Amino acid sequence: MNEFNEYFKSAFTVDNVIFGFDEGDMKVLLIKRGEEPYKGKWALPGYFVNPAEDLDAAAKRVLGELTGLRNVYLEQVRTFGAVNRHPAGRVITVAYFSLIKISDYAIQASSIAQKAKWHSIARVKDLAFDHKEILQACFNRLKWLVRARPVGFELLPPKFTLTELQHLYEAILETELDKRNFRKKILSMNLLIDLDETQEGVAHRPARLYQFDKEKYEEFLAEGFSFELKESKKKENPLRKNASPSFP
Amino acid sequence: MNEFNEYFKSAFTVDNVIFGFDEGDMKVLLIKRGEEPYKGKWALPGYFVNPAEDLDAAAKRVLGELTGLRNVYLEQVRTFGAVNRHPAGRVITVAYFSLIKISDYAIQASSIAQKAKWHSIARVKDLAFDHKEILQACFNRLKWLVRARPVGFELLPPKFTLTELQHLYEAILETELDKRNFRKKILSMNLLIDLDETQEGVAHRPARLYQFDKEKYEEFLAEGFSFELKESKKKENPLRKNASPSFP
DNA sequence: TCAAAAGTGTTCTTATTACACCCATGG
DNA sequence: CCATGGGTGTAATAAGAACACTTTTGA
Repeated sequence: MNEFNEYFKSAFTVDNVIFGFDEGDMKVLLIKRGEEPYKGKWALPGYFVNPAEDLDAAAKRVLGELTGLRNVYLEQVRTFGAVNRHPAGRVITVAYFSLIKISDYAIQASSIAQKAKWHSIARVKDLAFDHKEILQACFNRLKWLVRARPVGFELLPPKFTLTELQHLYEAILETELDKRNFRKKILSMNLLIDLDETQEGVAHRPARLYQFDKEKYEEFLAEGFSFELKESKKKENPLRKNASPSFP
Repeated sequence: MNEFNEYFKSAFTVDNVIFGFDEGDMKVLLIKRGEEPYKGKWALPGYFVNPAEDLDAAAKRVLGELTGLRNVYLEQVRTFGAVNRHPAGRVITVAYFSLIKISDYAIQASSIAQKAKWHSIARVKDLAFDHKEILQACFNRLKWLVRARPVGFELLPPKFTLTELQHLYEAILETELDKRNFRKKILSMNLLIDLDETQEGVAHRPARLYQFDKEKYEEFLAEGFSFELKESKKKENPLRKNASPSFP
């Protein structure tokens, strides 16, 4: 089959966009590159796929090697293949994304990663390669996902308050939601278990704590599901950019 | 940069899933391969990406070369990269899809395509490589798309009846819809222009003809949009497989 | 005059929106 | 006693679902 030889001179990588939520805003996990090209620059954790390795497996392995994150569920988003996106030759990259609870995982930089650190999405400046564009595409995907699946499950700690959950939705959708309508909707889904516990040590009325009902959540995933909630008109949010996240 | 040399030994292809609608069911454009591997087998129109060619451009070029289709809008769906999916070596493929009016285009097989022909999706058996899986993934994407965008525009001839439009939706969603509710919904969108013409030569009351209002359609795309309509309970459809198309 | 598909409205139910005040706690 | 965020209900509106008969044509 050597009539194809000229085509077998390219490479592909995987890049992972890992989202977390903390201190009221969305974070993304970045590494500081310790290897050329773009040595010293912040980048998405990604690397070459081995010759005999499936894409999904490669994404998992690379993520683990660079950041110490293991057992993370990764979903393919899109492939980026501009001709000159990599200085070493023709390299296309398959982007993966995931949502995790920041507190559940210890970040441990290694391999070509000098550092690995959570960054506020809003404050991410330029990144190595075309990683800024990849990050943006994955964030759009997340906006779509939050309307199609109860995403808090993946992002919040085991116990959380309804206000925390609402803040998460607001951070992802870049909008503000009406408190009462949000609670009515989310509680009517019966995905939350009221723990009959409350916050302690807060300088205001302590909030009830909830956890996700994993079984009901699985049911939902199985039968399809849609989360829709219009932003409230009461408080207009200057951060808001797009009324409806388009996919992809 | 020759520390990466071992990685630059793979190739990538693009595969196109072109959907059309005719005689009441969904079709996909396939080629009969005139080249090994899988010579003589039906396959999606796809081929290797050139070393200095963007992915999107490659998809367009390859589609044109194999089937004669030019000026088709293609959208990336997903990348397939199982290790042994191609016998010639490590080859991952980026899948693209499109919707076209069958009557608007002349199919002209050439290059490695012995033939190019529309096939009813329901009757597609096995295909070369992992193309059956790719087709299925793209059809799922189409199911999602039809709820997010008024898709008839791309698939129907310039003049069509409301019943034809309804049949299109039913074919994509693999369900049946209530006639009155469908008409109410689709007309309330104000995307259709009533041409004040009727069918001729049909052995029943002739239907009114409509065309899409291209300007309003662009507005809709710009501001986001959602088409939802539950299947009617009156007539249960045995073909129906999944209540809610999941994406991707 | 029959077969075949076109065309048309109403009622019921459910989901969404808008909106304002009192409550519990720590400092 | 004050500042802070927690918690709650209702009325008005809009959207969706169910459902059956009459009309127009060609054969």
